[in-house]
Amino acid sequence: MTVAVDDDLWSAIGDPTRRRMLDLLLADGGGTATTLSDRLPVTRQAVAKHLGVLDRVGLVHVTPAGREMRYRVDDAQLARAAAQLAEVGSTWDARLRRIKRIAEAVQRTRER
Amino acid sequence: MTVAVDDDLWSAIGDPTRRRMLDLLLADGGGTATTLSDRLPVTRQAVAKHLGVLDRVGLVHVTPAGREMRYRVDDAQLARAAAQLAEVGSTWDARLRRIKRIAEAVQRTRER
DNA sequence: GGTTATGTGCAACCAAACATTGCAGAAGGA
DNA sequence: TCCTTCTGCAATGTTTGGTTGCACATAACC
Repeated sequence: MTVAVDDDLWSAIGDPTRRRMLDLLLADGGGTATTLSDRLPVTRQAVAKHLGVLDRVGLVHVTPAGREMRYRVDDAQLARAAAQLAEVGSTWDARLRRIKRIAEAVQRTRER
Repeated sequence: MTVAVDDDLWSAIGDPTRRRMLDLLLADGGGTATTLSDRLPVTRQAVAKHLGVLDRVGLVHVTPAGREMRYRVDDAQLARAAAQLAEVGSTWDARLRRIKRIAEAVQRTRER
């Protein structure tokens, strides 16, 4: 009974820098490798590689606009990612609660 | 308004293998590097290193039992991790909903 | 039009992290 | 005791996140 997660999608959002990039793209409604790198502690080239990763898993889309490449978040795919996070989190919570419940039951049995 | 997450904790649960290890430890109520590697597509040594990572961030604890090292999940710390996952997920959801609401408002304005 | 500035992409190189193989030591079971 | 099994350490390979350096294209300015 393992949680079904898309490993590619998960590892894409697993990187801290990429998570912050998604935050920035959401906040500003889009951006380029250059504008993002201005607000991040990494170089433009590193950002460009991350954008490539995000693009491959469909979390962002590119639109050439003159000499710049404009990136924007794919709403549906990010929603999928958010759902996976919530699912894993709640699965763990459920298991922890079940374990706790069993432990308490054992405790009550011992007390008798 | 960035989401506050513990990067060490996040990167610990960010690795797919470590996530599956936590799942297995939860399901079986504990285990050793050897028992885990039997049910994972990696070697015992790789599992041992991952257990070291999980131990350093407090997600698991070790108990020497004879010649074997028994690991079990730390309930409180895993609950913290689950909460962080849920928080990031719900933050993204909220932002997506807000953007969608604004887009719809613009749409209504245009229609008039 | 020509020059300068800005945005992009490619290649080489570095460092850290994930994973492997190989070996040696310690603890149970026959 | 002998053999199995579980563990830990060291050397090595491979992937990934990050950097620097350079070349090229497009836009802006004179």
